[in-house]
Amino acid sequence: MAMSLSADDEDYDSDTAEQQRPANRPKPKMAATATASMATTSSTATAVKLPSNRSSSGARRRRTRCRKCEACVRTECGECHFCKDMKKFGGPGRMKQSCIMRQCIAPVLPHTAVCVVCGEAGKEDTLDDDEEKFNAMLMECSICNEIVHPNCLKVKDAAGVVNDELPNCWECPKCNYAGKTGKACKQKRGPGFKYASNLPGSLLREQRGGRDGRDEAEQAAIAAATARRKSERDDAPRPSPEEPVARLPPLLTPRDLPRPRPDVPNFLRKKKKLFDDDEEEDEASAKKKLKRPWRSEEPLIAPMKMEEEELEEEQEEETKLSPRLLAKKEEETKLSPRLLTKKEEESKLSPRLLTKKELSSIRKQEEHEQEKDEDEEEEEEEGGLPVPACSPMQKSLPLCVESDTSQCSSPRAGPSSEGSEGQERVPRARVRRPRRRAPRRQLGAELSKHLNLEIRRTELSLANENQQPLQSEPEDSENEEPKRSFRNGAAGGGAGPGPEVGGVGGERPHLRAREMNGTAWELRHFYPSHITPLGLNRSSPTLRPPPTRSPPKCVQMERHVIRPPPICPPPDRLPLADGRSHVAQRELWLAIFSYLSHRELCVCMRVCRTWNRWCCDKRLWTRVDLSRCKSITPLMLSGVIRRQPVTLDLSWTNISKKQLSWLLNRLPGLRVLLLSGCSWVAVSALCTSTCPLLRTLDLQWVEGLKDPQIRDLLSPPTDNRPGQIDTRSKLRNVLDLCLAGLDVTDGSLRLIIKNMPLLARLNLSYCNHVNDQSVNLLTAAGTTTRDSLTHINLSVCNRVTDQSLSYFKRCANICCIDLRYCKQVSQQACERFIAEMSVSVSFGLREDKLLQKLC
DNA sequence: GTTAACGTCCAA
DNA sequence: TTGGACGTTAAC
Repeated sequence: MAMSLSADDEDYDSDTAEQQRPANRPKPKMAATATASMATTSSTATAVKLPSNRSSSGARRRRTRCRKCEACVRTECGECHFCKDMKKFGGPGRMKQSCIMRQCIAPVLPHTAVCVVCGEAGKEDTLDDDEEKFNAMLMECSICNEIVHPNCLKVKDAAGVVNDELPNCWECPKCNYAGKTGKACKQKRGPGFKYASNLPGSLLREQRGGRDGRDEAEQAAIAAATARRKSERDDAPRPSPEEPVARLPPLLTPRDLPRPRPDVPNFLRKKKKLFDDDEEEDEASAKKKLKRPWRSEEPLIAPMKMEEEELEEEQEEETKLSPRLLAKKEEETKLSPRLLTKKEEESKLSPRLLTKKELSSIRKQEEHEQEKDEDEEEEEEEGGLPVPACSPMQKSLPLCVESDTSQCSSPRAGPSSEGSEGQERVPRARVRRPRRRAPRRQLGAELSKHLNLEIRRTELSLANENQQPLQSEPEDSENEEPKRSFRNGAAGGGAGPGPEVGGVGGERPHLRAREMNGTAWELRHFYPSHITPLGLNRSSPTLRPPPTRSPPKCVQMERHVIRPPPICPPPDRLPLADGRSHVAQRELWLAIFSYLSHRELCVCMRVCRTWNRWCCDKRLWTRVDLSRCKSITPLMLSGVIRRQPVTLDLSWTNISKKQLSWLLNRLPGLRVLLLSGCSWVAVSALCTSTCPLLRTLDLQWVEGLKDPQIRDLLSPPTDNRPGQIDTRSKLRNVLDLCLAGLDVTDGSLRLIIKNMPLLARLNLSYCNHVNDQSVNLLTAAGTTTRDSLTHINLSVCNRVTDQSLSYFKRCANICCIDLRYCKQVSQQACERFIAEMSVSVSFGLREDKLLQKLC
């Protein structure tokens, strides 16, 4: 198998695993193994050698719903893949999976879980003090799966690495000290998180990556960062300087934590290989990432990406903003050489994470620790690392400290995206990797040079590759005038033009298009790029982005669940460095933020976690515009989900079907969807996704969208459940439909009439198959469109004649009829229409053949 | 005992 | 590599 065991694993397998389990399935039943492992405490010895979670010492306790989080309290959507499988929704019930909208954010240990040492359950409820609480709660190791009270651990001088993204989850001191974080850490977020394997920032993907040796650096870095955060918050068991060396695990010595035991060839080989692999892998993956064509487009959404990065970055820096916390940290580090080392390692190795203040602080610490071997090594590593200045915002606004101490630390909509392919993470991932497994003394100096070199090389490569300026997000926001003038209709993609419709400024494209009478394809492909079809919504490229890029491999949807936004509401006030709260409440800040552009919001998100969360408020992001982004990256997707926009513009992107489907299933409040210029393959995601609130749908110039595809789009769900047959189209609530530039015929119109009873605005411009008969259909007695239509755009429909105008007289509510550049429609006929309608309604000509009701 | 669904295997 | 299937666990 492709994801077969690595050489390491083979070593292991040949060595010890045979008694542990058969090759694939842990067929000794879970219950049995669980019981066995629960009953034994002698797993330590084997745990050290275990390469993966699967075969680790403790059989995992299955986690269960917390029953409290937003997801848990939701009802089933009834629409997702898994709901449809459920018997209650008429499915066969084979898949037995939870509704994707109900994936628990914080799966908890089952009630029956007990400490492997003392056999008792969690006792934190009986205690008040945070530290005591922590020591009395059950913690499950994501590596060896053992569940223990930290208090019950014998090795008390070791700090566990707490995973604060999952309740009661850590890397226990044993595993942590054994250096098993990376490759062995199959689950960075611990057990309980499944699916999402290929989501932006997907866990499973990272896990797999971890198993394969990929992303280890990121995993380790995140784990370490998480641990640090948590240890600061929870006062997790800290190493104490007076703890005797003898209490360390047998393979460890205080000076050289992960030093392999020389008399264990396999083990040695394995660790060494891990290290070597890491290096090679890092280099290889960095190169690979550089080569991925779609990655080069990422700067197009720099702000959104920035935000994702900044969250991490801010998490690193958050406490450092507070002198008090800094002092505390220094104190801690004096007490704990190991902790210091780890922190230093992380921070020193990451050029982006250091401010001058931090640097000086670290240097101060170094002076205290100079005589320690570890630090000598660190100094070598630090040498020559660039220390970029922090952003002006960061410098000028160091007012808030981390405030979010809840479990759900990440405000992201989904799983942490540290595994996502942000370009800038390449060097970061490299530098942040704690190299616990490395034979440090031997390799430290050389490695640090190599790393520095590599960092620079990588960054240089990235800079060269990405010619685009970093911040070139399409300028859009509610606060800004959209660049494109085509925003006819209620929300942008619709049919009803005002006279402003074609107004791109300067020459109207109609003038050039006047003589055009080609097919949609011809129109699509042979229009000069500056004359957009109808001049409507393309100020830049007319052609679709080259479809050569496949969507990011990691975005495979269906069963991949992105966890909903955190349960904990964002803090209401900004915590200040002195421990007090800022006087202004969140709502006030949001009011201020509402004056900012999206780009500016992204800058604000760098300030601190609180601002990061506030700035993601969906009220500030009602419209998200990714149009013309050549590739839609996982980061973008997760950014969109996090913001839950009402309007989403994906026009002229190469979004894939899976990406779109994934998005749609997670944007239940989406009302406006702009997909002009996308491919039908992508748009077909609408066939299987539900957007119950969708009101505006822009499908103009969608490649490959013809009658059969319209039928697919409008057809009701095919998997009707017995007794719950819904013959209504999923697009039945659409009010505003834009089909400009498509080869649709009367067949499609019939379906539209039948399935879109609320349709008020219809744009059929550049539809060369539309003729008088089409108008007759739309306005025939008994049709819903006859009464519902208010705006119709038939501009550049050359088969429409004067006859159509007489049909429009039937429409009770028609307000706007755009017949501009219809060759066979005469000005006289328009004037006659106005005269005849004047008995009941006043119409006027806003432009040649553009009839509009006068108020 | 029933129901929900987690975690894993394995065919495609 | 992915998605379907299902054994098994956890809650009730």
